Amino acid sequence: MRVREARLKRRLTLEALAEQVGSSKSYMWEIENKDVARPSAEKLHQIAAALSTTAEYLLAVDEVTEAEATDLAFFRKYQNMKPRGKEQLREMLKILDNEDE
Amino acid sequence: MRVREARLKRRLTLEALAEQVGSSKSYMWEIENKDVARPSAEKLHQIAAALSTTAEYLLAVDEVTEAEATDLAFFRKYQNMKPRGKEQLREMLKILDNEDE
DNA sequence: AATCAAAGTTCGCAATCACGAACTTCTGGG
DNA sequence: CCCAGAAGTTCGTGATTGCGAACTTTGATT
Repeated sequence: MRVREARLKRRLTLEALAEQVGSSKSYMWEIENKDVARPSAEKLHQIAAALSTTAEYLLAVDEVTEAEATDLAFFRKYQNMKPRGKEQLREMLKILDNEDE
Repeated sequence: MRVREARLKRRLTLEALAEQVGSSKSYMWEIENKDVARPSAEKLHQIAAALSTTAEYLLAVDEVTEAEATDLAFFRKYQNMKPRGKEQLREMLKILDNEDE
């Protein structure tokens, strides 16, 4: 479980993570340190969202790279935005995309 | 939880699914029918694999909109951007996402 | 080096998971 | 119709989750 690594990279404390997830810091600690921890899909999904990654990446099931997980997390957030927000982002992409080379 | 729908589409019985997952058919039934069921991330991942889908999809409670094609097209463009452009877009999303509510 | 707060850790326990085995309902063939 | 097997459902249970609250460690400031 790659939770600790991902949390520290974001400079979050156990308590801050727990709060974002709506969980307890003691359980966050257990997930990071006890290898018997087997969190529910729901909980792991929330943790992944709080850390801007995916449950797949945190489980380290296959060779999901961190960059790929970040991209997927971004897309998931995008999908949950309101239509106007989405449109603004798409406009933003057009601009940024034409900038380079 | 969209397990039942996905299982029937694959013409699998509870028992066949359970065997592929390495679980019990009674628990598979509970996941499909009891709304209190909160399977572990590991288990849901195995179920998703057996049904050739993702844990994300099985968990999804939200409905699929017709804007999906647009969203996917946007994501493909995003994926083809350079790391710096991607990062700028992700920052943009954070700002836009926090605007509402 | 003493202090105090913030971060991390341990522990007890109610609630829930996940299973096996028994039970019920659905099928199709004769 | 009746039977047999397959599929689905219920139930009792040991094991595990996930929490609150107490406890320990870290580390910054004086």
